[in-house]
Amino acid sequence: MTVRNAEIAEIFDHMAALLEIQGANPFRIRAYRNAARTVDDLPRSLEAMISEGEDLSKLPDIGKDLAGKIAEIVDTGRLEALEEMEKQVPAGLVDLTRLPGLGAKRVRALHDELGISGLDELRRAAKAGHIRELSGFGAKTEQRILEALSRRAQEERRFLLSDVEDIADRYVDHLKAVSGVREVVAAGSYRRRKETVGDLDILVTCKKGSPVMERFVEYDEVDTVLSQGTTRSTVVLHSGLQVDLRVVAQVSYGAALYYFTGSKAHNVAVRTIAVKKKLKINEYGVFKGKRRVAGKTEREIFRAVGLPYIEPELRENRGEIEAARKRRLPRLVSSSDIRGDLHCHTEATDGRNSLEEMASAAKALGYEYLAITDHSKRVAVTHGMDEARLRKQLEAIDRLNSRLRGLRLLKAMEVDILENGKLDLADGVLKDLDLTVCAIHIGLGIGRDKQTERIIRAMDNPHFTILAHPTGRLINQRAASDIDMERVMEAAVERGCYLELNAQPERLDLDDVHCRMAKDMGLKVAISSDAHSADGLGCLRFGVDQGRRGWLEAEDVLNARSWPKLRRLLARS
DNA sequence: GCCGTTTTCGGCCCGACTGTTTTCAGTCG
Repeated sequence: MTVRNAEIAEIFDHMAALLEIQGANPFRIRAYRNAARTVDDLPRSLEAMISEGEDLSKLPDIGKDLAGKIAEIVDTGRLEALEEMEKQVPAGLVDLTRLPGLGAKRVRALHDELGISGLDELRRAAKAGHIRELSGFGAKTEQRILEALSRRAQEERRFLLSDVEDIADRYVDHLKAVSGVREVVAAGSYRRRKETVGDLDILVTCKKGSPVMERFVEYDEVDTVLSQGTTRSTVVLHSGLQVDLRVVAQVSYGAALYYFTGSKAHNVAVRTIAVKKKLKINEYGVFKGKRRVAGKTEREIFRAVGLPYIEPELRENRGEIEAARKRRLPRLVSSSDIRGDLHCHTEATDGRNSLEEMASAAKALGYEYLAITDHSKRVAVTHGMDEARLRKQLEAIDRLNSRLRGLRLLKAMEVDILENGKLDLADGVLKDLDLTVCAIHIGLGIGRDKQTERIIRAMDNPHFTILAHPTGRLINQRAASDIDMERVMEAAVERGCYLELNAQPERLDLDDVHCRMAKDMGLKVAISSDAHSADGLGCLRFGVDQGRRGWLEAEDVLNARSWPKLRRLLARS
């Protein structure tokens, strides 16, 4: 039996929710939540760590007790403490706390006073007008509960970063045009460039009397105004995205930007450092007693607590604070480091543009090289190429290269990895390529061991260069296929192969956590657009964002090198 | 339940908005 880290994290989160409803010590509840997060962020499976005899209590936020509980879950697939808890607290109450406006205390009251233990009972009680009769509840609360229950039909979801970017750009422009407004910036997980965004936080500084709050709630994409105050308001857009606006004075701009960029876990950790220095950090500044000692810029905030500036993408409390203290923060890769793109398609298979058009788009981006990687025959729906068609394309690339100045097209292929681990094209033609991008498109769910073996067997082929979109996940659509990433990465290092960070906004595969793991293992990563059109080359920057979240530096990125240097790395001895 | 330049006990981040309240609890981020 295999237990995934995500399942363990879920159990701890569930424990936290049950404890909260029981009215347990809030710090104990937080301990479970923190542990869930640690477990969720781990690149390696806890099951493997246990079988290798590692001491889990050395992990942050995991102590002796929770290490024991993890071992129990891995061992038995169950957690006795959870089962005990479930006997005392009806499971349906946890669902109730997920409704906006209902927390543990109110859910407890609903249960104790009205005997409500699930969503259906809640709906009935609200419709019958029983909820308004409880002390601490009123008619408005009852109404909000009914609204929340009807909204719940349209399932809560997180939005792709690229989709939120369009929405954020428009909203920011709208607010910038309001009189008296000085700064407008989107903060939160959007600024940290998380692959998905739950809600958008916008920060504004403005002169006194600016009508920015009114303009914010009147914006034509607004569907519902959830709250409106003088410094903070919340709306839901027609798209379903929730947007918060915070207004602060210019003198607090840096403090507020820092505060609202988060992450929460990062902020809490830095605040704890501040407390030890007898300082207080809030969204208005850093305070020594009543005196503000920092606040205008983020750099001031960091300086006040004795830390160097930490990039937003790193602010997840995943070791960046310790690295900052030791002055060992990575110098993160940026889009300007990228010298070329190693994965794109043309009209020969499922792309939209010709070789020439792709080449000229790459040149416009300032690239030195562009690898043409059309599909191989196995992926028939894309009109995948056989050996003969590939030969013709290689000749066309030769002809075009002889005319091109400042850009080199690389001869390449997105070769399918067959179910037996063989590559989809004959070695005779693969040997004439500059590189291959090898991928699984068929048989994504064959199981962990088989899938891992399949990939490693493919890497045994000396013409295998880069493993494309390694897990095959599609965000919000298809789960990552189950592979032993650690073994795959080890195999790649041993054989001189590489892994791709596919920059398609719905792929972002490798993800940030796996990028960090690759870096720690000394494995270089190709950040590639997988563009299917000339315009599509531009999405490579979303891959750079995720690489930055995974602590990647230019040194760790294959295509942050000139062609002569890259060519040496691609050659397998 | 975790953690330690306050180290095995006693802390554990901080403020805004809402609704139900006569001064604040609950929720949220």
